[in-house]
Amino acid sequence: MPECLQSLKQFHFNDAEERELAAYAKAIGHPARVRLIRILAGGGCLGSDLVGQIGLAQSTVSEHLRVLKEAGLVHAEVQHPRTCFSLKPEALDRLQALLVSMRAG
Amino acid sequence: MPECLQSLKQFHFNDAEERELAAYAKAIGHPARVRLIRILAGGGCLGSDLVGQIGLAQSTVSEHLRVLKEAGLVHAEVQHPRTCFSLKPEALDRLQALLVSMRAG
DNA sequence: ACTATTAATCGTCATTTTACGATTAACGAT
DNA sequence: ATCGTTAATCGTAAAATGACGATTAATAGT
Repeated sequence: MPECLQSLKQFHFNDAEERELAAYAKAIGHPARVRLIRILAGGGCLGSDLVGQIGLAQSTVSEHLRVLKEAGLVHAEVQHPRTCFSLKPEALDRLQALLVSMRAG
Repeated sequence: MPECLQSLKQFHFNDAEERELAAYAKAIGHPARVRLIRILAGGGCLGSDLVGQIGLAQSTVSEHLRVLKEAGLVHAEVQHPRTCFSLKPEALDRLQALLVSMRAG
């Protein structure tokens, strides 16, 4: 029994929170999506100028935005024929809080 | 031109940092790995008791640990026949800093 | 030398992700 | 009614991921 093996206290696992954190992290886990978030964090919302800034096909950017939306990190407001995307700061707040609580436990 | 479309200032993209953040996030982007981190955050290191706590096959847990190691989030110290895993807090610090700077830009 | 223990690796399979071009849908403007 | 514009969706292909059982490697103990 190596001394590094601690007494293994009972962890109060919170499945829901763990999955929540994992989902956020997974959504951010792609360079293109990090860049999208960074652009959106730079202020309000914008249309498909995102496509130009990312350097991927329009359909691909749309898919990345879909992932971010689905994760609740980004909000889309249709304003024909454009769509205005914006960051949801409360989601990032939540993510950061989850990260902190993961460390503290 | 919708009023939500801002003046699109120049972003100083930092490819390296964006990829760094994405890599950390991707590594955390799975519930099993979140749980592993949470366990490891609870103190020092431990052997394959992790397997019991996760509820997945030993090989699968080993693979998740490999991902975490590769991302630099976890350190493994071989101590035959066991291996002691431990969290690398500086990596989490870095991740949190990257998250903050992503929002601020 | 043999045995037991433990983590890593291998081979495999199913699923998911990423990416693209092409197409479609939705609507404002003409 | 038609034309442009823009985002979403479809179809598809390649790659990555997640999971498992089986095997291997490494070494302490007997």
